[in-house]
Amino acid sequence: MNYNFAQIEKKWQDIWDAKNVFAATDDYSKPKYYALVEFPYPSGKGLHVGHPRSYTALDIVSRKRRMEGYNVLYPMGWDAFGLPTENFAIKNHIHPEIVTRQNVDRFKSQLKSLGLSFDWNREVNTTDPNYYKWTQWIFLQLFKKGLAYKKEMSVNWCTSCKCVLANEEVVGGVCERCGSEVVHKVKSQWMLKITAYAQRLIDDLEKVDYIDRVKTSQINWIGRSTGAEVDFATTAGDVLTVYTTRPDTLFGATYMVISPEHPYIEKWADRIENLDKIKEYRAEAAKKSDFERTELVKDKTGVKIEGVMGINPVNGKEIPIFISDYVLMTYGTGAIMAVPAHDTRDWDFAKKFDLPIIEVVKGGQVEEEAFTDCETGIMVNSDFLDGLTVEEAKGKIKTWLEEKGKGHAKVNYKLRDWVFSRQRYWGEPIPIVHCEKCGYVPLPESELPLTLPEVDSYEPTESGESPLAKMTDWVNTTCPHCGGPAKRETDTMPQWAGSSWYFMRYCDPNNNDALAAKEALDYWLPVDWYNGGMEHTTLHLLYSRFWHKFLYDIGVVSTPEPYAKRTSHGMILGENGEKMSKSRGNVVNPDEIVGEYGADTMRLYEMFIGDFEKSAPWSSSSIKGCKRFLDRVWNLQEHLTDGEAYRPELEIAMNKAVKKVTEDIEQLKFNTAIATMMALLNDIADTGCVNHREYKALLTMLNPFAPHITEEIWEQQGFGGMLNQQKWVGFDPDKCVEATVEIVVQLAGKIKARLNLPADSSKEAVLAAAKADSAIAALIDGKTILKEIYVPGKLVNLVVK
RNA sequence: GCGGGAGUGGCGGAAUGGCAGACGCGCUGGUCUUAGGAGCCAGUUCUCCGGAGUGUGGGUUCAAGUCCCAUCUCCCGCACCA
Repeated sequence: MNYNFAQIEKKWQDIWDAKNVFAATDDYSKPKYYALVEFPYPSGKGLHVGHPRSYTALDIVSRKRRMEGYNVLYPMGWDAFGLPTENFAIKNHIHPEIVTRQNVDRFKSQLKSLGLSFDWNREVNTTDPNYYKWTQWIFLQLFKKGLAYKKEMSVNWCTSCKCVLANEEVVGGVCERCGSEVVHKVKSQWMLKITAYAQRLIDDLEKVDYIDRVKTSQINWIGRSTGAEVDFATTAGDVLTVYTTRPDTLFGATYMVISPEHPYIEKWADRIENLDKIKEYRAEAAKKSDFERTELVKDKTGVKIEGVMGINPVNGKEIPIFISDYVLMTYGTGAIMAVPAHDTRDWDFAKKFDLPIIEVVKGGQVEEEAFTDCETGIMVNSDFLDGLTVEEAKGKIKTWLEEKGKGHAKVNYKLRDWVFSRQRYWGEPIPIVHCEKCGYVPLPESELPLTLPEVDSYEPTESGESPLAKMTDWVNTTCPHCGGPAKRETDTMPQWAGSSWYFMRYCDPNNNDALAAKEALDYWLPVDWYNGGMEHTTLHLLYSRFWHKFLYDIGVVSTPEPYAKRTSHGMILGENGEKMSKSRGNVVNPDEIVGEYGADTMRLYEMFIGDFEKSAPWSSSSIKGCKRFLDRVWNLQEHLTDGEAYRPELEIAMNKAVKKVTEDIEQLKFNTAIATMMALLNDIADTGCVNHREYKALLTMLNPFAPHITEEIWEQQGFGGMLNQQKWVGFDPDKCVEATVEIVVQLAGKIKARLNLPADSSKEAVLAAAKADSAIAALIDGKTILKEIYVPGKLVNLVVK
């Protein structure tokens, strides 16, 4: 008989809601557990089947923790500022706030239909003024500490829409919406100095338990490199400083390159004989889109600067200086020394412009290609460095540079400061006013939140300013400092802002005096287990760690790191193995799955689909197996017998299963935990019945995975109380081993026989039994045993000659 | 190009260096049935029945899907970072 999942699931969701059973308490004397999943962006498309994979996983952990006696915080909220909502609002002339509310309602009812044990009392929404008040407050603290500043920055500009685009809106070098060309335009932008935290963001990864691939991508993203800044004198009489990771190759530097945006072009204007050509190249480079730049990676371009030469500090040789767009103004000093013999890009450039290539590390064929893989090589053609290893030369040259005052060791990071402005409506207003007299002045904290004004149109202006710029009543204000006329900042914050601290707000979501009470933060933080997608392992994770560290520095939080443990789930792909998308027509709608099979089956299937950390294709037939399993668990009710202890024939199977499920949940091995329960059910079914004790244990283990059906059975059988409030099942380690074990007997690694022996047999007894086995005896007859390997409880391997 | 991950039955996937293919799907046969796209039972890597099998080629080991070296393919992220 099939069970009526629709009715049962609704019933229990209502009961849990009414009784508030999953609320975290403010009793700070209890042991706490903070489980966190990334709060979703409530898009108009509704929940994706990928969302519940993460949510169910930590729901299982949370439910288990509650059964283990922890005060569990498992919250949910909405990362609701953002472009799709704004674009939808523009297109349909609906206020983004209304769009957001509709989307949130839909998402919330979808999540509720899955029976996730979120504490809905602590729901947060980044677009709520009571929330973004504190996002703005954090920004003000950053500003006060000099970590927020304004800077001229190149931004993406759609030539057709005439507006600024976020990087995410630029797809393949063209505008995501209209498909026209995107170019760079310089605008003044708010920046956050995340680079000041670069080293700590690397170092403190040692303090946390993140899966390795997450740590690795964080480290790679920050991109630390060690080298030296070297001062090259020029014939213009000034000094051009370059950054290099290979100061040891200085004797091989045969030319220099500066970025097209380098300020020295202005400085040298009078001396440059081909200034027109240089300026023309610079204009071309500025016009190039990112797309073109990357397309042309292989084909180096550039112009030689006529009239100024660089002087190599190690040998006094004059070398030419070029401008080329392969040198970026945003990294290092915007200028490089080129060593074509040992750098592929320099080599390509040197070949094209017919520049000398001087080998300084032995071992390559530098006329054929750049010899870059030379860290173990020996220096040549390098005067006082000759004969040294690369490693030794690096040390010696750094000392030499410092002694001569021509340079110093230097660490650089690929990480750039965070561009924090968006010329958009649907984001947190930046709480700064600009006064002619006083400059950028922070809004007094008492004036927070600075709420978004009503506007008629959400579209960016022709000049690329935020739609807020059109609201002159709002823009024109008085300076909080001098009282004179001033203008409000019209840019808003990026979507990353609200999500950089949301886990703090959950600790105390309704606080009006602080982002959260100190004792609440001290009790709940750090987050004990944070799970989310790999797509957020660089930006979101880095940004929120940065903010947390800053708040730690100013005493708001008491831990240097926000998340003690970070794991990541794989994507759920469409049935054809491709990423789910409307255009591919392979989208699975979670509502339909819940409607057809129920939430418990859906949850179970998403956990059973494969290795939690890897991506897996959806299968509309495999899910039936999970439904069948639950049906069989339900039907076990018809075969229930008395008995408050495991029956002897099931004792070991029960204990082993409990142990396995208990351990697997902690290791993200939900798929094998479920397989274990399925196998256990098969064992129970083989006996023709189930007793109370066995059934209770099975239901308790299964409850975090399939909370509704198990709760219903528990109630129908009158097992007492609510199942979710029972104690987690224990196991007896001594009862996890069978009395007899099958020992495999191998001859030189090939299986030749199997023996059933008591588990406590001695090595001698097992070996004797193996040799006595008729098949083995025949095979080893007349041969010498060279080696006997015995793996307790598993196998015997005999090596004979 | 750089970084990360993965290659195991028809499919999703299991396997602290120790019995490869747990568990599930699908399929085959049986049973029950007016009926079965329900339930239950049995079987299901290939095989010339000796064996052979974890992308390919080497190696270490008593023993390799697992460790080492080389190589191929696929997926994801970054993309001239000096």
